[in-house]
Amino acid sequence: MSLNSEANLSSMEPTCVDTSLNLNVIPSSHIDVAGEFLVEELRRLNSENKRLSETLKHVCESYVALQKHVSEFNLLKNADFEKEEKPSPKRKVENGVNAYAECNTEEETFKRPKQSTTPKVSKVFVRTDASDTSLYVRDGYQWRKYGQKVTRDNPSPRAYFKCSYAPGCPVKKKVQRSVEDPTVLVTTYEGEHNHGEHEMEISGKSESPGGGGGGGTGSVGCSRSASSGRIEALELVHSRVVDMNAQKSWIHQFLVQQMATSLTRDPNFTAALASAISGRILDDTSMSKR
DNA sequence: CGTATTTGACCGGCGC
DNA sequence: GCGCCGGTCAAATACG
Repeated sequence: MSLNSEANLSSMEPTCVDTSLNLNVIPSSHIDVAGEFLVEELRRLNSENKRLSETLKHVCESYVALQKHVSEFNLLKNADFEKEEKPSPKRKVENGVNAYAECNTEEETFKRPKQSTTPKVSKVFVRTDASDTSLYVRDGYQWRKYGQKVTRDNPSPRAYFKCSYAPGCPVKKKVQRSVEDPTVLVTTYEGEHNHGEHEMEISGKSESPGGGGGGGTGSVGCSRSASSGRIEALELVHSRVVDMNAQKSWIHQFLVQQMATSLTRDPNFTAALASAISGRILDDTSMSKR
């Protein structure tokens, strides 16, 4: 879940994976003539490993710095949209727009210039399971779906919900999958609930498709009421942190796999390892005999 | 049978 | 004025 991943952030924060291997496993004593070659080979691999570790460390640092810059840039962009109060209802410029950047904008706020009181709009990004194709986001409120539409800029359908907990609650939400990452559900909330947050249901029964049956979607729920843009920005950053952590974890696994694969595929290494182990066993047996 | 979801039709805003 | 598009309505359908 997203909250846990935030807690793991501190442990993940050391930007780079420690890929260095302690290859000095053979004591310098008890080396015969054949072993010298192995030691030489191990030294060579060790130095190469150190060099690669340095390179990887540098790449990781650059990556994290770049991510930081992107986050700061998007936060600034968000702040700029809040400052702009002129209602300029303009249709979106489609195609080639970064999904995240597009979701930062608050254009929906300005699409209804007739309304004297513009409803508060907020967006929440929810990462779901790749196999989960539903558009149901469990956020603690009870929603009634009243429409679904395929929009021009996104092949995945957009679902429209109304808050059904209180009869007069004006809050609506739209749920649509991100263009770039279909596992991310972009939820847009409009308006404010006229009932308290204590009414948020606990059983997790709401928002299940098919006539209020059980279930749920298995998606990550970010419960919140529609509120300030600052919280939106935090949500946005939070979702990105989750993404970054996932990426780091993936990189970690990938590197470990790559190392294991490359080492096991190297006939020199496997031969050296086998002889080193057998040599060590022979040493131990000869030592115990004395 | 009651309630929620689905989905095609309709409406209104906007650009050309 | 016309067509496109997003948003909403409501009849049909599904489900418990």
